[in-house]
Amino acid sequence: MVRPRFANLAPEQQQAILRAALDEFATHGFHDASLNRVIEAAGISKGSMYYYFEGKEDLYTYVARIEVERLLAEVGPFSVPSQGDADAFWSTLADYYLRLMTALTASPQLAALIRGWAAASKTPALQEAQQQLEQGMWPWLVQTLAAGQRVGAVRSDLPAALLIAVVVGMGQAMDTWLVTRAPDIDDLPRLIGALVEMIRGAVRP
Amino acid sequence: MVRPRFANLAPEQQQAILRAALDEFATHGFHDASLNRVIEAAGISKGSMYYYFEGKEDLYTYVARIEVERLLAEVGPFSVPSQGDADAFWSTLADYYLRLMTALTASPQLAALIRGWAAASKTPALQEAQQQLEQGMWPWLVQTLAAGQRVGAVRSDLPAALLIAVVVGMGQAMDTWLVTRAPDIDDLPRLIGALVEMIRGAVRP
DNA sequence: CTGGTGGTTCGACCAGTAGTCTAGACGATG
DNA sequence: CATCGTCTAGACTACTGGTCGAACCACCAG
Repeated sequence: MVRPRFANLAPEQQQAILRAALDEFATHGFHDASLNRVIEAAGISKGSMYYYFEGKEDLYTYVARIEVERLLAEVGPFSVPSQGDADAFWSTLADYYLRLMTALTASPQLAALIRGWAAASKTPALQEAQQQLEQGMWPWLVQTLAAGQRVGAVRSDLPAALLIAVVVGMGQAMDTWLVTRAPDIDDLPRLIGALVEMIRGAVRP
Repeated sequence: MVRPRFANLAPEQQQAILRAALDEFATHGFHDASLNRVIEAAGISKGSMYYYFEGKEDLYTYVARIEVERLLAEVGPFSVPSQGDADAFWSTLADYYLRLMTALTASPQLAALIRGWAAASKTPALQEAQQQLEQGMWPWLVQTLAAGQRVGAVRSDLPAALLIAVVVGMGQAMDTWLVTRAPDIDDLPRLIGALVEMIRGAVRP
């Protein structure tokens, strides 16, 4: 966990560290990023870095969390549609997905960070961080799944964990495909529509 | 590329190196594996290791390739069904998938290696290896996809690369779910059937 | 038997890594 | 002025993957 002292640091220093770390992690991923380079770029000493962060993993998860929160705040809240039919459920989801992806294509650095996260999170060194993130997202996922089942949009004959795992896997595959192809903004809605259609077909009752 | 001299090495030495490497990579993944530990466990010197392999990545991809080839040989060949209807296409696929997974659950070390591969392959250090592997699998994937489209089992209105990416993503998610849950052998057919059904629903025309 | 020669092995060494630790600078407070 | 907590600097440790030159050894020609 990031040490609370970090909040007391002068904001410009905080920004310098965060910017340096984001740069490094976005371009190199977790493993190939060098903490020494971050320290140098941020213009601080090793002692200071370890005074504010527990280590490389801590810095990485902190930066990732901050950036994701920024993205989510920018995209706006998502409310699970508790009523309506299956079509309404899926169009709500597609709408949110579209908003997310448009925001993401606008900030390629964050996209790279997230892609790197998806690649590195399964590695032993980051399992704790991965679990932590999953715990944070889990209620949202379960809730959305339950809502989908309630309106008859999602099958109920398989374990929820399996359904979620598969859908998340599909989402990751789609994201990397989208982000590496970098399609036109105008094409995005059509593409996203097709992608949500695929998810819908996969989990249809 | 593994140096050709390796083939001339005494078989027991080859085995010692391969076994040590498989052990290390399966338990630690690529990044957290230590080449020094492999060298020690294999009972050779650093110079010899680098005499036979170009480096860590080379050893890793070699071990992975050997083990995957062993698995595929054990599972037997897969022939794309060129005729028949969609049901036949999917049942052939489900059958092959089932054979693969039963073989995989029988050798957890190999399963761990493959899981580690999926996690580490997107990392910058392994992109070449990843591309190499993909190039090897690509014709097979494209062929199978085309066969599916020919019998009307797979939609044709989306880029082949996107369809393949999504299906591979689903497969990875399912594999890790299956392998971490380690379900009964008896339950496997039912589960695999459901999983293939999900894939079918996702890519249905 | 001598002296190469080429394939093979060894381990010291290099530049880099993440992380630890101690000495001290700075400022507030008694 | 003295002391105490906050903070910084950077030397240091134990490790990493990778390089390199020396030595070893079976072979063969003279």
